Amino acid sequence: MSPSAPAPALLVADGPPTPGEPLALVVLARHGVGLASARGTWSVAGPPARLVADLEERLHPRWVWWSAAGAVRALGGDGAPPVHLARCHDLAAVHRLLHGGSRDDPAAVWAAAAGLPEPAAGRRGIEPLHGTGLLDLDGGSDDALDERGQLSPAWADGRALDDDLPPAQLLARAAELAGLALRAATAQLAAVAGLPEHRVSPVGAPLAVQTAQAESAAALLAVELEAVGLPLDRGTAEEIVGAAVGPRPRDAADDVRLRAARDAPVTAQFGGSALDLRNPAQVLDALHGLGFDVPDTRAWRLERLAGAHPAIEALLRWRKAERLATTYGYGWLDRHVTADGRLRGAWSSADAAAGRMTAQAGLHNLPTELRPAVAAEEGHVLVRADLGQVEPRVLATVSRDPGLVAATLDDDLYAPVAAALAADRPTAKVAVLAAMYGQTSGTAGEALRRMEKAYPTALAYLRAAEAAGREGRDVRTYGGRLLRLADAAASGPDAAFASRGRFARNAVVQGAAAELFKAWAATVRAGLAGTGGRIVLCLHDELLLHVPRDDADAAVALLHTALAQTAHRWAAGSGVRFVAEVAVVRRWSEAK
DNA sequence: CCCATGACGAG
DNA sequence: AGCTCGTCATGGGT
Repeated sequence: MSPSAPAPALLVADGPPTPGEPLALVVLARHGVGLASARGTWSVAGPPARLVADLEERLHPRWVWWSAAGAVRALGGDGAPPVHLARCHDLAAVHRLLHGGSRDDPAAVWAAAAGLPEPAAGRRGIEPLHGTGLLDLDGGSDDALDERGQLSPAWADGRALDDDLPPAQLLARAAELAGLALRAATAQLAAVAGLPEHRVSPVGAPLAVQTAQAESAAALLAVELEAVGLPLDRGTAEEIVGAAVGPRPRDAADDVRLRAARDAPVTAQFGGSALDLRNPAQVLDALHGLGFDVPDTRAWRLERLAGAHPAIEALLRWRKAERLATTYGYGWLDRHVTADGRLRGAWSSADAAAGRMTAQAGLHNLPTELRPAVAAEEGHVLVRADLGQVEPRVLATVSRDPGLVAATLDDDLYAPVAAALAADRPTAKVAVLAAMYGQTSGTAGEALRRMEKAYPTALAYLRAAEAAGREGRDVRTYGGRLLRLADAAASGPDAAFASRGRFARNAVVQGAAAELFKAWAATVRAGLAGTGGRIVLCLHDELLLHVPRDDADAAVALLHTALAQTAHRWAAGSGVRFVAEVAVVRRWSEAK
């Protein structure tokens, strides 16, 4: 624990390490780190952030950790790693890739890697049939693995590394846990490398191994995104909110008063009776009372009735303002924007459905009206990059449909598609989206039949996914992510089968697009290392960078070259072209 | 207090 | 219109 603790000389004693060699890391917030490589396990006492920074510089390892969030949090500081950590293997992220579902805690990860049955979920739970509850409760369990080979609960949830234990014991346990992490990573890598290869002409590692690395990088990026935050000009944001919903309420009573004042003119339009606009059932009744025979009160339905009665328009305007008053109002600013002008929320690197990134605090669904408030800080610019028509291009890659591949050579993919379908561009776009989303109603029927003729391979790929969904067979995305369709398929009405079919049809495209996007983001992140530039937002097909003004041109170039490199590996041999639109702006709203 | 539902913002 | 996510408000259960 002393600052003069020995540097981890053992690691280099056997000769120079290979850069990128796996090095498992378990962080003890106050005492040091546990490490494991192919050469053995160690523990090193000292400030963990400094030790990790030193090891990164000297060994350039591929860090193996149970989760980026856990490891980085334990390093302390402001939530960001102490230095740029270039490579990692995130056991939780790779576990989700291999096995799907939402479980990614160390107990589940270890069990899957060791080929054991999934352990009980028991969050903080005491397993009555196993061990002695008292010992488990205070973290005193000596053995990391129980008699069945499962990770002991106290080791899985961190109690075994509780700060109150003697430092020597903690360091020994950290090393042991690092050893288990390394074993789990080795097993995961073997499983990933063993997945069926889809790709025609490999560049670099097998595709699924690349996916595992990109997913790991994305998990670390998710931690960094939360630490960095999105630059948000609070003054502008308050102006926008104020213009929509009025001044900031002084207290709770004032809030109630302002609320009533917003509601009154709208309820008056409905005849002045007592009507709670926030209660959809009451609004529905009121609409029926006015003679509108609608099944619900959704905006897209009411918009068609606008003009028939002034109350409709008033209600829609009220709803829009109310969204800003509640979800994106003063309370939201107070909760999520800090004094340094950054909007922060927790990030997940992969949702449970198809593996897209998600974010809390409204980061993924900021209303367009608020985007002028997302602004570069002094001396900086925002660089916004958008993948163009990424889903159909991804469909071309994963299906290898020759016609669709050829269409990706055009900047506007829908132009050649329209020609192939002998239709106009809007019709072509609807047809492509309808095919990918599994549209069942509407007017895309004729266009879909022509799609079938023009792009039979792509349509067959989608149909196969839909069939798997309906029949409850698991499928994997192009990059190797397991889409679990078997669990939910036990029973249900016909509508449920159709719904699962549409989900699967879409997930093979959406999921593969997420994999490409994360590989791109990881390459961009690597390219920004050592500069003042940071990724500050990931939005499914869009990257937002915050960079010093003088680095703007380099950032633009980086975004393009990173996409070219990523596509060269990810879509190797396919002939598919990916395009990105890149703009340097001061405010997010200025792009596009 | 947890959970389902409706509604809506984004991609 | 088909897909996904997160968030808020309401109302029904425990």
